[in-house]
Amino acid sequence: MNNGRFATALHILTLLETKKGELLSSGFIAGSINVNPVVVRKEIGNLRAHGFVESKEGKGGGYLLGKPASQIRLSDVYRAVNDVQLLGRSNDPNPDCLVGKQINVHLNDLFRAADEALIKQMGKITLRDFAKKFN
Amino acid sequence: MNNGRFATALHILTLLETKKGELLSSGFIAGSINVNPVVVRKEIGNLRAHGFVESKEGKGGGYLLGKPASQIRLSDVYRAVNDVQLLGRSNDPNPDCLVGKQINVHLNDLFRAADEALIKQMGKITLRDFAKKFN
DNA sequence: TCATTCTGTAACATGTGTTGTTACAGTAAA
DNA sequence: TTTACTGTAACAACACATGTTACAGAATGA
Repeated sequence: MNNGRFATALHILTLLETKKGELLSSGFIAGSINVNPVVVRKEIGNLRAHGFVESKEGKGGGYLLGKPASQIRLSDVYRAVNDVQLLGRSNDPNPDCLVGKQINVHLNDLFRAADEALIKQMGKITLRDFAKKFN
Repeated sequence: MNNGRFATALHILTLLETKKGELLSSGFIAGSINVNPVVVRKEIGNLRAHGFVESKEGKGGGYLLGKPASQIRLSDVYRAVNDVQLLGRSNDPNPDCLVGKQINVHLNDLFRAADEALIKQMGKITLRDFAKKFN
């Protein structure tokens, strides 16, 4: 439903993978993405809830991947960030009209199929594949 | 980049197909969708620019399909409504960072592939197929 | 020709959702 | 106990889709 968040989330995860072994702070990550550190912490809050990231509090704390990058499909990340289907919004049509009465059912079928196609494509790529592109 | 517009556009086109042969007014169409007639006229302005709809001005005027429903793929409609990729927004990252410097290129590749998968899925269905579901 | 009934569009209001920012409590390390 | 982090709430700012009003232009028919 949103969008820019996905770019942010992938950026975070890519950094964690390329700097594997180090604890990265929200300030450092924010500097690479060029956003406010709080945006990073909030996004990581979500990623952590899904098990993609682990955090360490206190001085010297920071973030690292919660599971191997080879086990994180981009479709998993996508779903974690977009709780709602990209296509999914419809109107509140007139139930007295033949078309209006049924359209949302048919739209939902269509949206679901489209969303699945998108998810399937992104499921082909893992975070490891993605991070490998950076050199 | 939007979303609800796609539902509106498909609703309009479905109505025009199911009431083929009649000129439908923006008021009638708006009544089925349950939106303001101006919203319909604006959306049709776009659909007309893409050749999907023809209009007749003046008293007794209205709208009809600009080409056979069998020649309108839902992916065509989708593209006409969403001039921008659904996924496509990225950040403005730090060029001094190895990841930041390259991420937008890789994100764009990813987004394009995902978008193509979605388009391909919707290309399987024509307006005729879709409108047939209503009975 | 004139009233009527449409479309076409501009202009503006409204609402909603995302993103940005400040502030501060909690935690761990030295 | 100071320092440097995370975690989160609260609020501000902004972007964007959608809703609405208003009115000019066009076709029809009396």
